[in-house]
Amino acid sequence: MPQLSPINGKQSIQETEQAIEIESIDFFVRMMSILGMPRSVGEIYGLLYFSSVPLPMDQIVSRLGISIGSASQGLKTLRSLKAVRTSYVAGDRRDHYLAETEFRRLFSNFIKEEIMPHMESAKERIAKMEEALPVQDEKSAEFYKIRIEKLKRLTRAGGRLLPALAGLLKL
Amino acid sequence: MPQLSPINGKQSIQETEQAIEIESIDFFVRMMSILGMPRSVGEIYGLLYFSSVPLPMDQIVSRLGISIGSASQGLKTLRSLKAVRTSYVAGDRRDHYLAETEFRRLFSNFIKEEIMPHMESAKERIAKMEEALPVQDEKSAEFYKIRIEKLKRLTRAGGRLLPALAGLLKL
DNA sequence: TGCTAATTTCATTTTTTTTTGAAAAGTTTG
DNA sequence: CAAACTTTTCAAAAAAAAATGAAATTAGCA
Repeated sequence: MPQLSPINGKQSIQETEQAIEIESIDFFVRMMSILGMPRSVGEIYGLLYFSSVPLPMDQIVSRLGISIGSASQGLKTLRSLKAVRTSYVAGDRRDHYLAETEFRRLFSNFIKEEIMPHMESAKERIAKMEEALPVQDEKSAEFYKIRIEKLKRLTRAGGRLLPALAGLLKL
Repeated sequence: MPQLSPINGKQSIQETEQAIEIESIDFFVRMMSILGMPRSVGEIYGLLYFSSVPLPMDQIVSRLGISIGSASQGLKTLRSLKAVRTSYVAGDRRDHYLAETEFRRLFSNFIKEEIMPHMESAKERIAKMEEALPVQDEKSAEFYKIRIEKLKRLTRAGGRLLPALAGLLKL
């Protein structure tokens, strides 16, 4: 049985690149969705992650088949997380985007921007519980105190641990 | 100016309990939503967290004003995370629910059940990228290899770090 | 076993989130 | 400074997620 001729037996460079791109997009769409980010954000990052050149927004739009509005908003989100940055390309007035690939930095940013603010407001809510507490009587007061104390430990631990986590990430 | 009579000046026990309950529900609704859990799950856990007695589902339903269906599904989710457990109450055929209050245990379960499966499928997706890779030529191959290597380090670090994290939680 | 209460399931409705598309705003350059 | 290009914004549409409510199932009890 004749085998395929070498020229067909080999994948073309384009096919390889496309295959990796698809997997990358898939990969980051899922990763981002764990972190509660919309699909488009994952798609954009996934595309840029395996791009050796910075891409302008209209390329992102056409390659991913998403709207200009989505791309603009997705890039805004990614910029705010410092997950992409713009790079200047001579003789082109468009912004060109590049993925930040140091996950440690990404991670640390994510914790600082997205998680820590919640920890702060959690502390405020615990304080409100304590305000309500003092007038409470006898043994049920004891029960509440213990539960509140556990919450305080949780937020304290979270506040210390989460920022430290990025440092542990030896990638 | 006459001060309020002691009996009115003091908050009633009920008021205190209600105030704490409201804050608790608020607290856990937000916490759970960070973890991507629906509102109802946070509400139920928040209610149970400050309950000194195990509550049957119909009490949860009436206190939170949610539907029976929501409560059932929410409890199912919480059971699967081992965030609540049932306790037998003599002479009552209803299941009574109790919150697991050891956050370290909760956290470790969450990572095992909700996060680790994603890490596994991430590894599979990286493997697919590598399959696509070998036929790739020269310097762009090098670029891809480096990027893939970074992803591998990320998943490896995640796989080690996340389970270890619960152990770090000294609450 | 049959009756009843308790719970689960799931199709439908409601709510929330995300995407779209087009108008507005902003930029660059001839 | 105006024309062309790029990007942002935001109201409306679409899609996704969650809650409801009622029917189906399960489990306890007489």
